[in-house]
Order: sequence, then C-alpha cells, then structure tokens
Amino acid sequence: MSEAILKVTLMDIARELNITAATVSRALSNHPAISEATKKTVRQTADKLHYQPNKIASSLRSGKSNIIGVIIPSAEISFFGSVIHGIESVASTNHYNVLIYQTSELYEYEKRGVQTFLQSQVDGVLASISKDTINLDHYREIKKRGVPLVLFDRVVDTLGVSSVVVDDYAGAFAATSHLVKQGCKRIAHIGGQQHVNIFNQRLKGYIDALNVHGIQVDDDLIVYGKISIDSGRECMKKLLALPRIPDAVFAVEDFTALGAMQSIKEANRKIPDEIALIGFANEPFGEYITPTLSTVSQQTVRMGQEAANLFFNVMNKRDGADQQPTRLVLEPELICRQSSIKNYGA
Amino acid sequence: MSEAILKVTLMDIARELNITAATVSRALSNHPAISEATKKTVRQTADKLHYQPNKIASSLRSGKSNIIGVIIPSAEISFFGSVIHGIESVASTNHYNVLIYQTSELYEYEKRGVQTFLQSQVDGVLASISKDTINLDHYREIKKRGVPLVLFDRVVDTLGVSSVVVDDYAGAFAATSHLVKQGCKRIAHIGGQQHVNIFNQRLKGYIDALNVHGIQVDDDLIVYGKISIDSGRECMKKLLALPRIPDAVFAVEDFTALGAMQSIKEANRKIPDEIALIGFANEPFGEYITPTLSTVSQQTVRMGQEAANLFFNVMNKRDGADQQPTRLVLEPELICRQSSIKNYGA
DNA sequence: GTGAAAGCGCTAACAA
DNA sequence: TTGTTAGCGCTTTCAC
Repeated sequence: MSEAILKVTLMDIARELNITAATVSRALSNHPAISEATKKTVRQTADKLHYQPNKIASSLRSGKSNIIGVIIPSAEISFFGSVIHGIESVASTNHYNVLIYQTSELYEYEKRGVQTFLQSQVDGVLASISKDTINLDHYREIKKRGVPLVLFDRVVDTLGVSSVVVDDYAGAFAATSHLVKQGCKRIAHIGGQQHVNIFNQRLKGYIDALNVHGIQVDDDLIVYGKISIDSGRECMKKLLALPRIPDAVFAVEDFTALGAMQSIKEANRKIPDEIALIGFANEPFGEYITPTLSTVSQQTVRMGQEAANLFFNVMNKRDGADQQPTRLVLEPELICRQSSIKNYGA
Repeated sequence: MSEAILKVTLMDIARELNITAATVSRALSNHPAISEATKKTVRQTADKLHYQPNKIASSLRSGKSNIIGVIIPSAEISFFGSVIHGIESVASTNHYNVLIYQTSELYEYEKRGVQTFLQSQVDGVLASISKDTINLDHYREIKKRGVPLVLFDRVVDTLGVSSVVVDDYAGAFAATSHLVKQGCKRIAHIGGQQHVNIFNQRLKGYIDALNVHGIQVDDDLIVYGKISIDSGRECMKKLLALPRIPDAVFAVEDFTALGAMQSIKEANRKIPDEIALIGFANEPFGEYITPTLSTVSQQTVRMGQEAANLFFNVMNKRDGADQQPTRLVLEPELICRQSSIKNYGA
C-alpha cells in the first residue's frame, strides 16, 4: 500500500477556489492585475495542495525552457569541472538549469549533443569544441535556429559567436617576466606542438618578455615537447646537457613542468636556487608536490561565469538588432610558489 | 538581414505530404501500422526541412522528460566530476540527458534543487547529500511524487531508497593488509573525526586487518586528525616522537597522507624503506608527488555508472509492485605506488 | 494503413 | 479584477 502520487495542477487549485486556471496562473506569477486577496488565497491553497508548477507545460507555452546546454569534452577533466561550477552558479542565480553533454573529444558525439540540445529547446548553448572536430556545421545550425551560442576555452573565430578564452600570450609573458625579476638570466622554454595555437602564443609571450627585459633570445634554450610528464623529463635532460645550463625554465604547461622538475632533481640541481621553474594551467597537483609549483592560473571558474554572463547578456536584450559577438579575453593570474621564488619564505 | 529562423513542426511535414500530423508522428517513431512507403517519404521530408522534434511538447504529452537530475555539493570537487562523468555516459547511451544542480553543501540550495527538478519533471534524481543537511523531507517529497531516487556516496539509510557507496571498511582492510604484506610490523593509523561514519569504518578495517594478521593493535600508534595537510603533518610528528616510531602509516585520506609524507621527509626518514605510507581516495595529486602515493580508489566513475544503472533498472520495470531498494557497495581498489612498495621497480 | 479529435498543463490575447 | 478561449507541438485512442 503505497502513498498516492501527487499530481496537482493549476486546475485543482482553481476548482478548490471556484476561480479559473488563468487567474491562478496570474496570481502565482504575481500579475499586477490580480487583487492581493486572491493572490493570498491562491498561494495558500497552492501550498496546501503541495502544488509544483509544471515547467514542461510552461516551457511549451512560453517557448522558453530556462535551460542552458553545456557541451564539454569530459566532466572528468578538472578544468571542465571548474568551468561547470562557474556556469552552474551563475545559471542558478538567474533561475536557469544546466544540461550537460560530454563529447569524449569526438565529433560525432558533439554533433549528437547539439541535436539533443536543440530538440530539448535549450535557451542557449555553451560549448568547448572537441579536438576531433573540424566541420562546424552543427554549430552553425544552432545559430540558424536563433539559439545563442557562446564558446569557451576551445574556441574558433570563424563562427562569429561570442567566446571566452584566457590570454595565453599574457600569461606566458607574465611567467617569463617573473623569472627575470627573480634574477634569472638564462631562461629556457619547453614548448608544445607549435601548430596548436595556445602553445604558440605561449612561446611568443616568452620571447617578447625576454626582449622587453633586454635578454637575448637563445635558440638553444628553446626545446619542444609533447605535453606529458615523460616529454617534460626528456626535454629537461636536453637542457641539462647543454654546455651552459639554464638558470630557469618556463614550461608550456604543468605536466611538462612536473617532468622537468623530476629531471632537475635527478641531476641534483636545487630548485629554485640553481634552476627556477614555472608551469602553466594551475593543475591541482602543483600545490602538493615538493617544491610547490609556480604556475599560471587560467581562471576556470571565472571562465564559466563569464561564459554564462555572455549568454544572459544576449538573452536579456533580444531587442532586434543582430548583436555583435563579444570576444572576452581573461587575464590569467600568476601563481608564485616555491619552485620559482628564490629565498622563499625568508 | 539575418537568416530566417527555422521552426519546423510535424504539421509542416504533414502539409507538405498531404497527410496528417498523426501519421507523421507515427512514421517517425517507426510505428508498425505505417507503410514503409510513407515512412520513407516522411523521413525524407523531415530531413529536407531540417525537422527537429520538440522534446518539450513530446514530454508534456507523454509525461516523460528523459532527463535525470543530479544533485552534488560541487562540480569543482574532482570526486564529483568523475561521478558526473560516469552518470552522463550511462545516461547518454540510454538517450537521457543530465541536469546538474550544485548545493555548495547547503541545505537550502539542496531543497531548492529538488524543487526545480520536480518542476522540471525529471524522470529521476541522483543525489549526494550535502554536509549541511539534516532534515530529509525534500527527499521524501521526491519519493512521494513517484520519482525514482538514488543516492550515491553521501548516503542515508533511513530514506529507504537505492544507493551506491564504496566499502570503506574493505578499503581500509586491504590497505592495512598490504602494509603487513610488505613486512611492516608497527603500522600506525592517522584517523579522521570518528563521528563521521566512513572514517570510523576505515579505523575498523585497519584494526581488523591487524587482528587477522596476528598483529597486536597498539593504541599509541593510532592518532586522530582533522582531514587536512596540516593536520596530517601534526599527527605524523606525534608518531615520530614516539619512543619506537612506526614502520608504516595508513592515513585516513590522501591529504592527511600528504601531510604525513612531508613530516616524514623533514625527519629524514626514507619512504617506504623506513616508513611505508598509504592514503585513501586516490586524489589526482597522488600520482604526481615524490614518492608517488599508494592509496585506495573509490571508483568514482563506476559509482556514477552504477547509480545511473540503478535508476534505469527501476525505470525499466515499473510493473506495479513496490520495488525493494538496492544497496550497492562497491569494492574499492588498492592502488600500490612507490610510497608503500619496498624495492619498488627492483 | 491512415485520419479525426482530444488533451498533456500552462499562458496570453481579448473580452467583460 | 477576472473569465473565456485558444493554442504551444506532440501522442494516442478510437474510428474507418
């Protein structure tokens, strides 16, 4: 013998009070034309009957779902977890819900995600493009249907939509400048695959920072790896084999930096005294290794919040005129820890 | 001059083919009574017109939203990111979408999340209860409305709903046994707050493992901390101040283990040769510190998958009879790394 | 094998 | 200030 399942609608409240469903609807949405007295009794009976408005019905009628669809490569990657955190918090304050779709970096899944979202009548889509994706027609489809689209992190310019990214160039510039200020003269860089835009930007930031500070760029001090701990180890070994080894290393991202750190330790060089080290991305582990790793934060939570804000900006002023897409570039934040600060804590 | 916004409905297809919307609907859902010929033309025109079915309308009519609501404390915690990953992948293969709600560990938000989900007509709710929550009426409300509810990780037994947890006792037992097998005789435990069930379970697992292996439990070797790196450091210092220091430590979770590791290093004791160390939770950083940290995996992805599976089990056989709630207990997985394996790699 | 008609629960234009 | 009516887009029962 189980409890009766509640299924209370506007009509039930209306019947109870001998008024129409329309009045109940208006009373509950605080319509100005409804008397305070009716509003009060309506609200009371709604409570009494444990009424829950049916959003599905409301959405169908109003053409507004109050749902944002978010497309990410994987919820398991801490970066995207943080971004979702940011998106959800902003969405929540705007009375929106967040629907998640994971692509596993696959174009096919990404396409399917877009389809589902369109069918689910989401009011907007926030997406980070998968590595596998070349054809962008599914994103064009979103625009064509008049659904606001905002890209974050994995962005593409050709779509003409709003986007949020972090300024990789500025981050690299700041990281390198920081090493200069620590008194380092021979600052090496372990780079990533140069056809990847963000890695190339970081190289440029490094080079320009050296130039600005009057330090000659030395090609021997630039090596290229493949974004992994092992690759970082190998690259660092090359640098340690130079006739004159560097006194600082800016690694293109934290895993590479970690590999470099291991090689430096194995060579019995002191970090940061003999070789200062800084990475990029602020991976969680950096805070827990010894020495703690200096790095550049990509402001992931903020990125999510800003992406959501961009959506709400479009949403809230749908007054005709095709809006100009906003391209938001977040300033990354330098995080200085033991690996790059000489006389740390002294 | 922007592109016309597509808004194609079943009616548009019907008009185009001089048939009724009903037939189109049946054709698209592959109804047996519809001729192959009609199905074919219908599908063709649907494609031609770029028809996307409106799930909202379909949901309203069918009373099924194909959406699972997931309530978590925070998407930023890597544990929950993994769980979401698991849930989403299973949901996706079942043509379901996942709606996320973050509670920030607050009862008020959790209540609001449940409300929103009920109003959104989700077909089921998967939830991890926030620390702040004592009153569980909102969860009872879910059951009362006939919506399947599955709890994971942060579970409570009094609700009589299905749940997925990891077997903390077994994990602790395995971790301790592993240390015994490494030849350790004086195995210490840094515990957590004992009023927290999982921490208490881990203590029990530790004690029972010692007993089973014929090692006397020594109260001096059990200290209690507060789940933080600093607390781990302090607790370890106490252990190192004993007349006879331990030759192994099982820490209640990884951050505590990390603190302990730092203290051991500062005391110039070798890990694992002088003191072997193992943690719990498989935090990402454990793989990257030196030495790499042995730990116990809580199978987060699997937990998400199983939670989703439990939901689909209920969903797929709604044949009357009140179902017995399933209490799924996942076997944790021992992860042996450098910090606990003597002669590692030899 | 297909059509006609009703209705899921809500909202909004129009009337009164 | 409230009621009437229609309809969002789809599914489904009942006809034929």
